[in-house]
Amino acid sequence: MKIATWNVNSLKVRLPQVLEWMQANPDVTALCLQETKMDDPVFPHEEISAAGFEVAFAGQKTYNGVAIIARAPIEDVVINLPGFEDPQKRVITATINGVRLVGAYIPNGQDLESDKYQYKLAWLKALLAWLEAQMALFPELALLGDYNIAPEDRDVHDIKKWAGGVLVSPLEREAFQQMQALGLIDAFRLFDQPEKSFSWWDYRGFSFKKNAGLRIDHILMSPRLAARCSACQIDVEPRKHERPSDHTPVIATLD
DNA sequence: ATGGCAGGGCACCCCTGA
Repeated sequence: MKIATWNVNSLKVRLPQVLEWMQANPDVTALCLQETKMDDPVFPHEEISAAGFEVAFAGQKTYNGVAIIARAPIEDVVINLPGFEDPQKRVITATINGVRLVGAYIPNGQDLESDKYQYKLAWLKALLAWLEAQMALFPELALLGDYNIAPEDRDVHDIKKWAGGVLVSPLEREAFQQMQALGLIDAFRLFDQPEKSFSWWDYRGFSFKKNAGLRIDHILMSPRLAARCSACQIDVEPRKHERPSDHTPVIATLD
């Protein structure tokens, strides 16, 4: 089975591409989506069901919104981070084929002086507590999503351009390292990867063409799940599509 | 140094993203 994550930047616009991608990737058992930007009453669950998939979702108008599309039953769904009051819909946790999946859209933070950055740090702290609790219950767990963190300088096309801003700040990278300290493993770095591998490219300035991107979408795995992981790759194909999301999927293969 | 592009809201200009 494969598990994947994709920030679609509006499911309303990207639904046809998502369904097409699922058909083109029949081994993908579960796909975590971020930035659906759709409130629950207008979520296209009927179209997704009609295409033959299970779906779970938690959305809001205009911003954020997460979902899981799957080829197997989606069980024990939890929305958001229990104990962390948050009107923003950014997390959906569920069990699929016995694997606990945490799909997350970690806040962007805007800039280091912003209240949104403080929110990001508080949010990361709450996520860490949730991960620790879930890992104790589920030995096979993955955190998939748009982390809005480039964990290392090699995950940034031009570190000089991004230094001093969000996505690369020391406190955010520290939060990423704290996840690793819980035992979570970056599936992408388990394997040899091409240099300059990115999952996001700005719409502006021909960034994709120039491969001026960031690796901010990740799949972290518990040790037991990482032991089952035989591949992890970024699928750049959807980024070449007409009207693409600015993010592209990341896929992990589990034996 | 700044804005570039895209999506959504609710109305044409503003907010947010990364």
